[in-house]
Amino acid sequence: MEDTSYLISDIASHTGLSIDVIRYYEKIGVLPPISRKENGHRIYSRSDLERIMFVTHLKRTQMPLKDIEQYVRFYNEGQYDQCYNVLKEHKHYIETKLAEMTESLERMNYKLENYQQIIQTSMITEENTNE
Amino acid sequence: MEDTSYLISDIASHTGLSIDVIRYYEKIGVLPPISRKENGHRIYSRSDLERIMFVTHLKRTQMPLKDIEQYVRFYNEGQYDQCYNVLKEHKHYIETKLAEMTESLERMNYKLENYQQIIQTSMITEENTNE
DNA sequence: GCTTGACCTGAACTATGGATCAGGTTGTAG
DNA sequence: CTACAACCTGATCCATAGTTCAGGTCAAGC
Repeated sequence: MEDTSYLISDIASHTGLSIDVIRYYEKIGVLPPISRKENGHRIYSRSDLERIMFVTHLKRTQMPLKDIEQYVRFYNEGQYDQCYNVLKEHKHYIETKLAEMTESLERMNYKLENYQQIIQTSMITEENTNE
Repeated sequence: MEDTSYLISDIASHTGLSIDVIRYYEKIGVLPPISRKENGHRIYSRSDLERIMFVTHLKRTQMPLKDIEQYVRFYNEGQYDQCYNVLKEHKHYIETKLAEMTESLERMNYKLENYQQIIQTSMITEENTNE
């Protein structure tokens, strides 16, 4: 095992989260409790970093902080079957969103074509008006 | 042209928005201003309904109310080239999200497999413990 | 003629997800 | 030895997106 360790600033630069947000997330239980150095500074292990990377991934895919907190709690308690359930539900959410987004993209393309026509037409009209 | 008309409650049931939200959206400019009956009640046309359906679609795909408001304003002012720009930017947003979601789905599947293994293993361990 | 239900307005309240600030402690560098 | 950076806690503040409430109008049915 490597005993690589990280400061909160390292975690910030790895995840793109601000230092304030990292502390906030730990406070509300979205990140696991982190051990401290003698002076009280947080000291992160490699596995802490990996957990945090996964959490930021969950957040990017719109999982509410409440649900993430639940997931992290289950994990801390070793209730992996519950972790499984939470992720499975989130998977369904993502699938639904994915379908919605795909449909939306089509609509957007259709609308954009419409606007292109409208814009073209109105340009011709302006030309005529100027004659 | 059909002169079908709708009450706010009809709009609510067609869109899934609450009546309060519909009024709120109109107030902040996310929906166009709607004409009234003599008694002050909103009276929606077919084209109002269609615009509102499109707006709810934009909202479902995470467009911020501010941006929707901008889009609706441009449309009201007949600035269709600006409408085009707003939608095009949103299209890029959707494409990005789509890619993110797709990747996320893969990760989720991977994690779920992991958990399945962990759960299986721990069940066997429990069995052994009970011997 | 009065009650009931759908609508109206404006204002206050709520929840979520942070950001920012005040005030304090280390620890290394000049 | 002092100043500067990086961290700490707790508290307050902010934006977004609504929800709820108080008080009022109007039309239809009993």
